[in-house]
Amino acid sequence: MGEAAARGRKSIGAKRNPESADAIIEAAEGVLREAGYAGFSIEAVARRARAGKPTIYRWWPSKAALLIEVYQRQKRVETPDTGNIEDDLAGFLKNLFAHWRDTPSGNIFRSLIAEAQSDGTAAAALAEYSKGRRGHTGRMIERAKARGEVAADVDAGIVADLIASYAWRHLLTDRLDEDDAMIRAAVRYVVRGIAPTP
Amino acid sequence: MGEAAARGRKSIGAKRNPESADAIIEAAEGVLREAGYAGFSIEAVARRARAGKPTIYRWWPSKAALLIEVYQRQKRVETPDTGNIEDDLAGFLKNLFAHWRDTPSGNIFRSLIAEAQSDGTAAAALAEYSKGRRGHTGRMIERAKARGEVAADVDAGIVADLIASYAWRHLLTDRLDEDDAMIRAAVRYVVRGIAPTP
Amino acid sequence: MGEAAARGRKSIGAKRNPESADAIIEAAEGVLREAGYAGFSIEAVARRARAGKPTIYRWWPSKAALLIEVYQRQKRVETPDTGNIEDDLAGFLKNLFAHWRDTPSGNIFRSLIAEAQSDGTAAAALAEYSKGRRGHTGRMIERAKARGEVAADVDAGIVADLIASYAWRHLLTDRLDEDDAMIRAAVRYVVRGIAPTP
Amino acid sequence: MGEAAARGRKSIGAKRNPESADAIIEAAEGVLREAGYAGFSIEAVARRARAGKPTIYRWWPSKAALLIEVYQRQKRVETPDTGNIEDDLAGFLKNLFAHWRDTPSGNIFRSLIAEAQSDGTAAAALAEYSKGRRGHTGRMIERAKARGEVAADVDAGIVADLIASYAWRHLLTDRLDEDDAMIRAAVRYVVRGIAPTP
DNA sequence: ATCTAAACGAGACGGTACGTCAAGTCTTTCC
DNA sequence: GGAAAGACTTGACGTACCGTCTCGTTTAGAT
Repeated sequence: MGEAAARGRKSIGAKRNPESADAIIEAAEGVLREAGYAGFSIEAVARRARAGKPTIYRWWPSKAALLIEVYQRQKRVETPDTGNIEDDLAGFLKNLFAHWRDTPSGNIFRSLIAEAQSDGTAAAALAEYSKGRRGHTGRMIERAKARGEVAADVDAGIVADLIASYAWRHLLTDRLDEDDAMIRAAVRYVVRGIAPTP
Repeated sequence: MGEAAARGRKSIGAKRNPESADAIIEAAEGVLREAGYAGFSIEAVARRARAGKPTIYRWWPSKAALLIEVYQRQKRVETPDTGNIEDDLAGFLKNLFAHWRDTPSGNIFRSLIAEAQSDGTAAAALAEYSKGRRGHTGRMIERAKARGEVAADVDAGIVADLIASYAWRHLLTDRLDEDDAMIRAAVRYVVRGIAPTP
Repeated sequence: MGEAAARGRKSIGAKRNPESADAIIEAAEGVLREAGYAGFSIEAVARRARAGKPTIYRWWPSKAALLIEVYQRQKRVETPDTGNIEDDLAGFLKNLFAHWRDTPSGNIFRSLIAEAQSDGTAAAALAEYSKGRRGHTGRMIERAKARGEVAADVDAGIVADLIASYAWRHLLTDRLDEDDAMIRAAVRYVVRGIAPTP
Repeated sequence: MGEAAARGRKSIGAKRNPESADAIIEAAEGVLREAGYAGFSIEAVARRARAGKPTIYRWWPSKAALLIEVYQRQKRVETPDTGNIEDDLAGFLKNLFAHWRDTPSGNIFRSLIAEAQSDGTAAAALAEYSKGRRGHTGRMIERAKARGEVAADVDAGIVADLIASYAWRHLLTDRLDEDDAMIRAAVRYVVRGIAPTP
């Protein structure tokens, strides 16, 4: 019944068809945007992409892998560099919340975390991704350390962990429209706690 | 044809049979313990409980509802009261991590969070539950405030949020065997940040 | 919780309540009329009759038994006595087809036959009922025999069988709107076949 | 997870697997033979065929469709041609009764008739099939007409109808072990009735 | 007049089957 | 020879009924 398949794409041949891959990613994103994680199935993505399921499985070994790829195609959130660690972190969280709230990214990331709870590969991918992000946030702390805003013996990883945890929990409990003042207060508590003792 | 039914339970009468409910809850807990969230299905629970699926659906309209009930049957974690806020919080987190690690609670709660990402009722239940827990942790802060360990203008809810977020993220990323020193460091950063300015 | 029970019926006491029985029969008839055999379930009848399922099972041990009772409550079809066997039989079939076509009887009887294919009690009940009917039609033949219209050595039971079979098959294949001439032709072939040889 | 699939069948590939289809048909036949119409469920057929329910539903949209296919796979009953219409018809009925009695065909056909009472597609299929059979029996009559055994103005369809009806009713009321003399008597009444008037 | 037993409505119970959706694997077809 | 896509098995979904059993109430008939 392939007669009605993938109209518009040309090759179904021996070479990987980049149009198919794109169509799949786009379809996945579309499904997540329109039906959310609950409606996100390989079946649905294949349908929307006018692709066969095995085509998806060939390139992404699991639902989680596809989810990760879709997430990584999203635009990154900006990390400000104001010269002040409290402003940096508060700005970063504000941007992140807005990004998660206003693009499919939030839904995708939530889905990925959920998937990781029952799928080992998703968990691994998420761990890998988180490590990278922790390093990223860690650098903000290190910069501040260099400026003397943060005590030298502070573990930047732990601080990054605290900040990321705060963000995750707000994402997972649907509190991304949190008051700016509240975000700033949370950041301030941590920043004060890691300031050098005078 | 019910001749093979649930030998050992006596009444299957017109009133809700508490033995059936218990058997279902216990089965659900058992499935979660042994097969995790991935293996947690209404079918599996019904099979293990020697109950009919409709009996489960009659009382718990969704997987989430059953999950919530199972979670609420779990023992609570102890919150120490040492007279020192850092010890209190670090001890609480240590206890919580151990509880999540060594009992089915951790699996159940992870599952509940995951379920909440695609099921509204689970999300609502989780929000309700979290509010209660936040109050609980908040009281630890208020006690410290009364002792003068914490500045008067600190928002206890935000601090509780930070601590809970840290715990959640460790649960969700399978890092419950975290070094005690690391937990203590994280707690210390926050506790210092909310101490009264001298 | 009987407080909301079957408003309008008075007694639910120690004697069988004929109002309940009536309500059940009527409900059964109503369900058959409105939803057909496909929708005919004890559950549905109980619902419509505002009766408990056990009340139905107490008095009618099976769906088939209820079906039979419902059928027997229907008005009987008239068997003409014109003094001519061909007119008698053709008239009887005409009346029977009209009766089956224009009242719920047809649906009920079809259901009963269908039920008898998978339910022994229905089969037995149907056999019992058929025997009675065969005797009934047989008497028409015997009268004709007495009048000399039918050969003395003809087995009235077999003739009744042929006539009933013809009726059943038209019911079961939804051909109750058969042309009168056709019915008469079928009857004539048989009547001629059993006439005394001159 | 298909590792435990249908051991013994090889292909589960891109083309419809005829072995699966066969296995399903055979299983359906087996279930009908051993458990009768009462035990005939898609579930049971799938179990016996070691096939998935969706595989059955993909190819047969309903129980009726499967039933029809199973029936059509059955061997046809022989129609004798003795040069005498009474012997032809009595022989045909005798063969038919034996066939229905001694092979699954009888059970299958009964089931199909029963199913047709609540399922439109089964009814349509049955009507279609019956038309074919009526033609078949009709030809026996036409042959006799050509031989002068049957009056020229006799409607062969009606006669075929009478004969088929007699067979159906005996099938449906479980009287397939009817005395040969009885069958012959019934046939004789009809045959005499359609003989040319001398 | 009181007690008892039967019948009632309601509905929970363990089950079976329904028809559907999705997951992930295998195989054929086509470039 | 390798990518695409369809057919496959498996398993879970949530629903409808099945026939049995228990509940608490109501009432007729026996004591």
